[in-house]
Amino acid sequence: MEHRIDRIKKQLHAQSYKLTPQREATVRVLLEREEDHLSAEDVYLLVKEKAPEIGLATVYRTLELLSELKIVDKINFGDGVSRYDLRKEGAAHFHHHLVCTECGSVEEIVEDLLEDVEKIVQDDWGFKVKDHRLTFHGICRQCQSEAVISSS
Amino acid sequence: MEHRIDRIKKQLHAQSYKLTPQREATVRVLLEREEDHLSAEDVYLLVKEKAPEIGLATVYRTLELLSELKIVDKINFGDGVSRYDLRKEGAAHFHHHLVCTECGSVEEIVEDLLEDVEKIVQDDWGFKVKDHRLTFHGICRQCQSEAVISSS
DNA sequence: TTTTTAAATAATATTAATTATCATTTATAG
DNA sequence: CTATAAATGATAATTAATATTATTTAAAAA
Repeated sequence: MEHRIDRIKKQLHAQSYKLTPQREATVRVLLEREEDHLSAEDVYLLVKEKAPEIGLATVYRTLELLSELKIVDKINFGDGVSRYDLRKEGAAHFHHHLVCTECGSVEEIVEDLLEDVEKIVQDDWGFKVKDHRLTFHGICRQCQSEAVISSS
Repeated sequence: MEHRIDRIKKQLHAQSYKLTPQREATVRVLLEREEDHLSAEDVYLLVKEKAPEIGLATVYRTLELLSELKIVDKINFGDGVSRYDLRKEGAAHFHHHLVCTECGSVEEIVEDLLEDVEKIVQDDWGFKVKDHRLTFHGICRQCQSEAVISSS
């Protein structure tokens, strides 16, 4: 944890930004809830627990900054809100998501899986890929097995 | 054009919805601007040109309805607005997008490309894929060649 | 054809997410 | 220690999207 905070601190300093107490509190929340996909409002409420004086605008500004530095990725699953997802340590690319349309759960896929596809896009379309967003919508394992039970 | 309107009419009727004049005007705009990625507001303004009495709420409702019937796909490129994209005729899946971070252009890829990946997701994660969203961010061919020219 | 019922619409109010403004605080450099 | 810039908190403003409601339109029943 401290190690990752330190890395992020350096990434900020490299662009002459500071890791203020508010920014650190925000980053800590993101680290603690790495498996989740929090909205700005979610983050705000969690940060408030440990730093009650923080303002909502600061959280938005911090998330925006972290997005620019590719420390977090901003993602949208089709409900009205943006969600913020910490990039995995050392990951070159954003990871993928499996959104269950039954229960709303979100699983993450860290494996690349897109190497071949990116090569095709690069070679056949002449498009230089810098980043991607891949989300699958469907039924998660859990909901599939429940469906079997309830129909039997 | 008329052929596709007819198909959509049938799809609506199959679910006992009607193709009202407002809905038809909206669909026509989507067909005419198939290459674009219009927001609800964009669609509203274009529909207003041919049917000035239409209300914004009706456009939203129509786009929502067309989404449910999988006639259009709702997509979000990270700016604050949802965009609506006609599904290609007979396409089982939503197509992919190449968003240029330089000029903002959006190219479409109709080829599937994800068959292998979906198989992996299905087999290794036990996730039953129903739909997907794949967007690449990067530099389009045009902007790449311009970059070469300007740096020489 | 009239009457009845339901679906769809237009206009507008409301909500909710995000951004902008601005005075104040904090940190940094001279 | 002052001067300058960066960051923050509070709140106003904006904007996309949804909800409400009275009205219109269309279909079904009598």
